[in-house]
Amino acid sequence: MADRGKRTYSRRSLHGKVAHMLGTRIMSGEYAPGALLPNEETLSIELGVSRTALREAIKVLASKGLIESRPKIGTRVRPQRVWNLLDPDILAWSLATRPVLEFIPKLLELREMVEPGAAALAARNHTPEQADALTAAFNAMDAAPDLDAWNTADVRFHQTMMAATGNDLIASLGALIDLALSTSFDFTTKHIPAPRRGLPLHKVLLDRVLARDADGARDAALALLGDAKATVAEIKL
Amino acid sequence: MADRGKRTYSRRSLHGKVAHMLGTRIMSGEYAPGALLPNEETLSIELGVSRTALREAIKVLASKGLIESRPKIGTRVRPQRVWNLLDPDILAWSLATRPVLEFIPKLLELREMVEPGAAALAARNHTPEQADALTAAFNAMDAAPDLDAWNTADVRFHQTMMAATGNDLIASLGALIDLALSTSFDFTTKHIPAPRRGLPLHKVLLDRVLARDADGARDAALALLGDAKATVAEIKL
DNA sequence: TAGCAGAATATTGTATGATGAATAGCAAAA
DNA sequence: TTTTGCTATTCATCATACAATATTCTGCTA
Repeated sequence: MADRGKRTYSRRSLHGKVAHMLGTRIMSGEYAPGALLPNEETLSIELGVSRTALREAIKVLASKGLIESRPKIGTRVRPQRVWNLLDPDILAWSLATRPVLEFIPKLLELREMVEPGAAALAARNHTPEQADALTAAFNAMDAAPDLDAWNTADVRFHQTMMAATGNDLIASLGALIDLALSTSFDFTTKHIPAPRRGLPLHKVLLDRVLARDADGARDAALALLGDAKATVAEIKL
Repeated sequence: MADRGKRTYSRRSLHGKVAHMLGTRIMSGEYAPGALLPNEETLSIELGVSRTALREAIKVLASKGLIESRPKIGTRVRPQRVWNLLDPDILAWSLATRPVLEFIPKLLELREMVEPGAAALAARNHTPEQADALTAAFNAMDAAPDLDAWNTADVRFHQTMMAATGNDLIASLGALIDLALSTSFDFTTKHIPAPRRGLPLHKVLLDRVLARDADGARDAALALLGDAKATVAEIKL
């Protein structure tokens, strides 16, 4: 498949690289909210690119709510409250410049809100194809030879679950959560005590979703999150 | 305040208008997933703008996951599953081209996942300033002379509640929900039977949050959503 | 002196044309 | 049949010019 489903903005192009650079500068606080960026000519010289390439990068950041350009004023970093934190790029830039441990509890709070309800919806709404996909993802986790394979299968399991809710908004939210999880993966792997201990919990969740047991699925998702929280708590020791 | 907090991309500039136009074309299916857009020269002529303006618009859409440009290939609409549906612009374009009634149940599902948990978090984490802001927003609802004032106060109440969770991700999600609610506002107002009947429910929620009663706040948020669902059900008759 | 009108000015916005780079598709060769 | 190389198409980048816009200053007027 040509489209591997990546949700972060391509860094192949020059303006993509510039957007990435400016985005991380903003997230790191080098350009703080309220501050003005250097004007286009100055900045393009500093970055060694044409004004055209810089402007395209600026438009990317502006479309995510990070900055705002006006003639005669310049380009200003907008207040954090209007940033679209649910954007995959912003999430990635933020994770690249901030301690991951700070972020994990916030993510867990969000997951606790979303995932039990999503599991219940998936139990009600899933199609036969989605049931098969879910089973296949679980089997891939079970058969995973190493941590890396286990993780990719895990992500696929969650994505399929979110898609099975039948609600596109929730699926997008799930994709964002998965992105955050796999971004912090290389961090967590160093600390996970027994990576495969979550397998039986996944099995319970799978079975209850397939049985269309909404309340049971909700409980199973909660149990899974409880396990994740316990793991994080162990890391912090 | 110079920055009115708008989260959708500015349509003041020409490339902003072009992005809006192409975005709605994509959401409406005129340019379906997998399809190629006309090449830059053709499209810029058709739209009556320069290639520069068109390209900047294209970068905006690409940064939201809607399209992907490659030399020799062209600009292709990406599959829906990689669109970032949690982006305010995409939401707005989608609402502009799709029947609102289709969307409301999906939104309610999301709200049922998020808002009770958010109310519980807000009860635990809110600061004194946020308590004051929440009270002020409620009073503004109470004193609202007309539907329009009531609605803006309502949105402010919810936004403050989401901010009081202390979790930025959740606040962004709340902002998105509020955008969806106010976008469909002109639709719903025509149908709401007794707009102010939700006031006592808001009062209960406010009191429990202020009392730091997390479980009580969760229940109150659920009750409020139940009322919203009932209203929608009445509309459908 | 206070206040207003308008000009000067700095910055982004838009347009145009030229050149470069990537790659799908085809043709030729092994 | 597979590989290699060529070619045409399309986006990518650059450079430059001019337009639009909003701040700031300036000088006039009451």
